[in-house]
Amino acid sequence: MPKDGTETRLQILDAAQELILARGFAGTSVDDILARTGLTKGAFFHHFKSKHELARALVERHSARDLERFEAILERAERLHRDPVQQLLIFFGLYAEFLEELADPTAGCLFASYLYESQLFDDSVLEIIRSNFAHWRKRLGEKLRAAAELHPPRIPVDLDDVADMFNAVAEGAFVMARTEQDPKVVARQLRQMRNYVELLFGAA
Amino acid sequence: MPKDGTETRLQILDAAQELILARGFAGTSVDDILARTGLTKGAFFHHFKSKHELARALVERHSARDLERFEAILERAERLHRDPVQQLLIFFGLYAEFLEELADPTAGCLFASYLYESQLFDDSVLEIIRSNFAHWRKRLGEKLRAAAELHPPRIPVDLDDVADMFNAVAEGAFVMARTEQDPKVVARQLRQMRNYVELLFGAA
DNA sequence: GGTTACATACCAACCGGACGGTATGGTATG
DNA sequence: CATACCATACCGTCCGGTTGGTATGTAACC
Repeated sequence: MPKDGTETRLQILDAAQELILARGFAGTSVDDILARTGLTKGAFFHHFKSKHELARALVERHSARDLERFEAILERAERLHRDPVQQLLIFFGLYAEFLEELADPTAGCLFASYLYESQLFDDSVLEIIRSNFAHWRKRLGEKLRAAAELHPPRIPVDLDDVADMFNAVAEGAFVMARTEQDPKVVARQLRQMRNYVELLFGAA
Repeated sequence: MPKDGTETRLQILDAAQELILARGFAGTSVDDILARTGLTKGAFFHHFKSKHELARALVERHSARDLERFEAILERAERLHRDPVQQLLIFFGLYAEFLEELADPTAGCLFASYLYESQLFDDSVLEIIRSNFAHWRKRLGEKLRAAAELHPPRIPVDLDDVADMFNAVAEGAFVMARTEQDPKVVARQLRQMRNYVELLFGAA
C-alpha cells in the first residue's frame, strides 16, 4: 500500500461525477461522495480545499477528455476519406458509435448539469465550458466551410450555426434520454444530424 | 383587498421557477424564495405542504402551458397552409418566433433542470415530463407521416426520431444559450431543424 | 524527521419543516 | 343588521438534522 494519493483522488472524482449527474451539484453533499467511496472528510479536504474546487477539477477533466476525444475522432474521419463532406458524415457516425457503446443509463453531460445550476459557479468554471463549445464550433465550422466550397449548400445557412447544432442535438438528446431508460436516443439523434448535413450538401 | 391567496401562490411559483432555473432545485432554498417574495415560512407552507409539492406544482404548470402553446401554434400552422410539410415548416417558424420574443437571459427549460437532478424527484414528477415529450412525439409524428405520404423522404428515416429531434434541438439550444448571454441561439437552432425537414421532404 | 495521506472529532451556519398565533372575511342565526 | 363562529391567509419562532469546512492526530513512506 504505497502512499500514492492519485488513486484516492480519482475515486473521489469518479464518485462525485456520477452523483452530480444524478442529483446535481447542490444536491450532492460531500458526505454523499464520501459514503460512496468509503473515505472520510480528511481525505476529501486533503485533495480538494473546497467543494467548489472539486467542481472545477471535474469540469476541467471533462473538458480535457472531450476535446481529446473530439480531435481523435475527427482525425480518424479525416484519414478515412478525402472529401470534407464525407469526413463530416463519418465523424458523426463514429461519434454516434462511441456514444452507443457508452450506453450508460446515468449518461449525461457534466456541462449541461453545471449550466442548469450556473449561478452556483464562478465565471472561471463557466469559461471552461464556453471555450469547449467554442472549440467545437471553430473546428467543425472550418470543416463545414471546406465542404461548402466543394459542394455548395442547397439552402443558404450560417455554417457556424450548423456547427453548433451538433452539440445542441447531443445535449438535447442527453436530456431526453434521461426520461426514458434508453441511452440509445443520443445515437439516434446524432444520426438525424448526420442526415441533415448529408442533405444540405446534396450528397444523396 | 380580499384575502384571496391565489396571487401569493403565483408569486411563490414565479419566484421559485426563476431561482430554480438559475441554481437548480436543490440549490434553491425555501428561504431564498421567501426572500425574493418578501413572504414568510408560514405563507409558503400554507400553500405547499412541502418543498417537493412545490416542485410538482411547478412542473405541472410548466407542462400544461407547454402543451397548450404547442397545440395553439400547431393549429395556427394548420390553418395557414394545406400541405403537411409546409405546416411543419410554418410550425417551426412560429415556434422560433415565440422563443425569440421571449428572449429571457435566464431562459431554460424546467424539464431539463429537473432531469439533471432527477434522482431528487419521485416518479410521478418525472412521469409528467415523460408524457409531455410523448405528446410532442405523437403529434409531430402524425404530421410527419402525413407529410411522408405526399412527399416521400429523400433518405430513409425513423419519423418518430425526427419528431423527437425538435425537442432535442430545443433542449440542447437552451443549454448552449446559457454559456453565452445570447438567447437567440435557440431560435437559430430551430431554424436548422426547419432546414432539415425542408430538405428531407425535398421542398426546396 | 519531515512530508504526504489519510482518519477522527468537532463546529457554526443553514436546511426543511412544525407549530402557535393573528388578522380577515364569509356565513349562519337571531 | 348585529353577533357568533369558523375557515382561510399569513406571520414569526423554534427545532432537529445536515451542510461545508476545520483542527488535530497518526501512520507510512522518502
